[in-house]
Amino acid sequence: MDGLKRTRYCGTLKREDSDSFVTVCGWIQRRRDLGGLIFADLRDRTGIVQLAFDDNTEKEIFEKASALRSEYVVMASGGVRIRSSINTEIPTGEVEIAVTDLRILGIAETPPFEIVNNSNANEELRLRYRYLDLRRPDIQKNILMRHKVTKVTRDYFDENGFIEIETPTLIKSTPEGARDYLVPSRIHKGSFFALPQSPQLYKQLLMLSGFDRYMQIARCYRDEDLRADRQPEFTQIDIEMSFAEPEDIYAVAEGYIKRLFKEVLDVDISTPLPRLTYTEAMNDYGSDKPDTRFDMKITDLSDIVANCGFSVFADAVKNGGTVRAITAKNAASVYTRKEIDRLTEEAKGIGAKGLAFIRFTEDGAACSFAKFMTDGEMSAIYERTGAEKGDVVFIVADRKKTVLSVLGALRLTVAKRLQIIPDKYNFLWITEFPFFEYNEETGNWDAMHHPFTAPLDESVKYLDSDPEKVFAKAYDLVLNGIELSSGSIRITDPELQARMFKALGLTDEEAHEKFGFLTDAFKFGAPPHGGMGIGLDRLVMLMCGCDSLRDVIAFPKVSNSSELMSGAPSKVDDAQLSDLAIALKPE
RNA sequence: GGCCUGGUAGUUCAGUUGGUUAGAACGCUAGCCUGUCACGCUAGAGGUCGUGGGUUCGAACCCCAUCCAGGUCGCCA
Repeated sequence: MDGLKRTRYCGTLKREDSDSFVTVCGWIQRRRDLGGLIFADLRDRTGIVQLAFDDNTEKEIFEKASALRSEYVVMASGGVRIRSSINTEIPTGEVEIAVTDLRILGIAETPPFEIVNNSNANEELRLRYRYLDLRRPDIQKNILMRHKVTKVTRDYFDENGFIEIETPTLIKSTPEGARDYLVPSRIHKGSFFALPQSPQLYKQLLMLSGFDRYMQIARCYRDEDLRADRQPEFTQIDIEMSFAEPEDIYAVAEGYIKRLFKEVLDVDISTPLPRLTYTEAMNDYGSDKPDTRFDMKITDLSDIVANCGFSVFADAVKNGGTVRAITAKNAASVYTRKEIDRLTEEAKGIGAKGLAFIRFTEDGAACSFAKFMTDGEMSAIYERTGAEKGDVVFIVADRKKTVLSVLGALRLTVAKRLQIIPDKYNFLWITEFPFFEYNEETGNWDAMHHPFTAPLDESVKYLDSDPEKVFAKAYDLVLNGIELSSGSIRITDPELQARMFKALGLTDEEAHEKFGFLTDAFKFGAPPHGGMGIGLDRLVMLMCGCDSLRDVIAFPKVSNSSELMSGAPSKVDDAQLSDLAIALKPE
């Protein structure tokens, strides 16, 4: 660089800078060689500025400009001047730099794909060359957004008395929920560390230590299959508060969301946020993370069809199941028979036995089951579902769990198809989660949350007798149909904790072996406490308007949990394995 | 692990009753070009049609297997 120093970022140059002398650095976005006149667009993380070379340019510099190619790294100095023809498309479009010094600092092969926004290059290719993909302004914008979010996060929690404390990432394996990532110990051969699924136990211990309010932007790991909204390593904004009731935690979280959206996006979120109990959410939306940006609630038709002539409906009700519906307003033109058939296939794919419908058009109602129904039953259905001309009603009959999950999924599919989802941020709390979930495979009651979640006081009495009547002091924060955060008040009474482990089918010995260090700690003065973990990646994804976590993580993993750029995970030397006393099982 | 979709030039794609030398656009290379900004014009290079096998006189196309990618379900306290 020969002593030359950057004085400005490309994207910052404005009309007011004309006549000033600047030095800029960056990558060549594109070169336009008009013969006696060459333009080159120079890009850095702030934007693009045009470099100009003409007959006033020194010959040697002009020849260097002819040699420029895409993605060359250069440093250029010159006077800023107003362009003779203005480009209104870009922020720096009024000015250009009349280059008087040009240094080519790095040459580049032709990249495998063009470095442009809205790249239509295959994602696998882009991820293999992620360092090039990350040069694209739209990805850079996301990564910058993520930085702003973490900055505001630290500011907010610091100002509210929270202390950031790092917890270990090599920890004891306590495989309760997701599979742990294991790390073999060299010194303790045959023993393993686990990577944390969350800092849960440590942050609870910090409450016992008296830190009172803790936060951490914590990396967490789960060895499960990926989704567009699920990565094996992800980041949580992890918080915990002592002497807190759920209301205290809602208040802190709502203050955070309000501040974050105002400061980063200039969007006003009105608080307090709406709340729904888990039961309400399941009944109305068929989901514990409902997208409330549109209505289309589920209605129960069981009582109307209990004795009807259509055996699919009547039998479902007789066998303890249910018959429920969603009403898609003004959907009849989109949902032709063919489209309904397609939706039926989707419904079958997610567990429904079939999909009944009423398609209510100008010509009257086409209904898949009307011939089995009385007029009274049909008009009751119309009234209950609110169906009017132009609407389509979809009905599923089955066990309650199936009906709700199928209708919950169809509700989203139909809304997307009809494009009725407005562009806004709908937060809500889901409260009063059931404590246990019946596992049909094992016949056990599993904890729906982790086993340190406190039960609602009035439901403790059912702990041993009626597990399904026990509800938790647990709450999820949901945004636009995505679970952003999960939290709870924790158990601090050792006796209650012991009953909880027992209800989950753990013996005293097992419980002590797995969680003894935590339960022992509770014997020495535990303050009541609770907290939550907010998924940073999902939060940033939604704030950026992206559909995939991969767009907001610098070096993400793909669906088989590998990283395409480095090729991780990979085989290791026999020597490394033998150090760890690990022998691989032959395939 | 199940199901669905895809894999053709550097990239994005087109390519059916199986038939000459597999095309387009962008990108790339070279030449021309003084106000472009997705510059323009001209010319050119560039392909194991994911891989292996089969059917056939003949396969990008049909069949089988396999690999890879994406989505989805299982899974994710």
